[in-house]
Amino acid sequence: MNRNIFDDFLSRKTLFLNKEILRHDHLPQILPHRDSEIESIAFNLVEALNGQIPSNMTLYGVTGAGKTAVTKFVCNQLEAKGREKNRPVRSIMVNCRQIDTQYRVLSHLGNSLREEHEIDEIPFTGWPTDRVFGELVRRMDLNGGVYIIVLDEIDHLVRKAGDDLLYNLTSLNASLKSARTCVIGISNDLKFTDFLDPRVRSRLGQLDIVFNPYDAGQLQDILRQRSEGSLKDEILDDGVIALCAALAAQEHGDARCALDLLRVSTEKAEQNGDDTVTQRHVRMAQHQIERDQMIPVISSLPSQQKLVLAAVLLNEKNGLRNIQTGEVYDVYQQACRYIGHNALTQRRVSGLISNLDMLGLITARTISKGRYGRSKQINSCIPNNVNAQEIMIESESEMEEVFIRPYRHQSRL
DNA sequence: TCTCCACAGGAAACGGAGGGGT
DNA sequence: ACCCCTCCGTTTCCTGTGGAGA
Repeated sequence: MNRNIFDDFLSRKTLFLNKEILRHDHLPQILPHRDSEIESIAFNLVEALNGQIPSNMTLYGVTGAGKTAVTKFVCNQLEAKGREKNRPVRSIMVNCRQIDTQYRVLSHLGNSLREEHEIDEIPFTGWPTDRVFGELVRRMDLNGGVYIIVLDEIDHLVRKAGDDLLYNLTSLNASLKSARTCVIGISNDLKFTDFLDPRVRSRLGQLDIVFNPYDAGQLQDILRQRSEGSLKDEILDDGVIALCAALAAQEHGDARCALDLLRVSTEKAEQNGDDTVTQRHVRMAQHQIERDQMIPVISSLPSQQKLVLAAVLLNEKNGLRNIQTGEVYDVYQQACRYIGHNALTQRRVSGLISNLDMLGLITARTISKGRYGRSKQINSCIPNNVNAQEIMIESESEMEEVFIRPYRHQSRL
């Protein structure tokens, strides 16, 4: 009678010893195949312990190549050694994907220097930017020491907000009296410095380090190392690690992807009540991950984006492939009329299409059809096991109207 | 070789919503 | 109460362009 629904789950046997270790944000004590990178960074940063200013650095590499993990690892060790030698060193990590304007990065830096009792928080908007900058300088000087500012996904910031921030940060040492700074930029894009002012480029790129993607063999080593201590012994079938590594190696050697695969595969086996993880579980995990990543992306789209995506899907439902921007816009306008929204301009819709492309929901290649103009070639790339229409309707009920109405489609030339 | 389509995508500016300081 | 700031989605205006077909 009094059974709690969780009793059943709690009494089930588990295949994990410590799931945390398999999460990609877990920072292990050993980072296989990254010795030379660790050494290069440490060789530069050791200057901070000698009271000198380390060179600014830029780290390049694809996602999941270990850039962030290596940087965190080295910074942690540096801070520990700094405390030991009484040379204050502080590292501050900023993820520029979430914090992506000059103002917000500066206020984030300023606020992370704030001691508990001390001074007020810098508001997330309201102040002029130069005042935030001044406040940051003041707080740094107050504490003194060497600051390592790590800007993760810096390419995203530069594309969105330009290089003003980098200009200011790399010339920070000129404004500081007792403190010193060093900037480490982490980029997924080798060519992002093309967007930079030459002065910023030379100051930021004093030292470049490239992280090559892991190959399948190296990914296997990482998985083996992480599975020790996180999974029970002898539960992995032959070839499971190899398969996870091979699949992740196809995804440009993304270690994150490999770890997720192994973790979700084990969860799948656990759910099924199996004692071992097999290659079948890995395949199931692959589908599940694909699905789990896409659903929240679709359901959290703003309504205008949903309408544009719906317009693409409606065109495809009508049998069209390689849809043009004009065709999407035409259906989009009709859909807006049906639900009483104001239609946005074509320029904006073109931008929204590019957005959907970046999110990986559609592919949009620009091609030229000569006499018949230059446009995008749009196709949805939502996997079959994801029902985009249903997800959109569930998160926004008025979308139902959009999908049941009839549409006039542009005739092709 | 030239023309011209159907857009791409940059730049600037707007306006309303977040928030200051005085 | 007033004027200042930033942020974000958007509009307006604009120049640029790959290549089929004349």
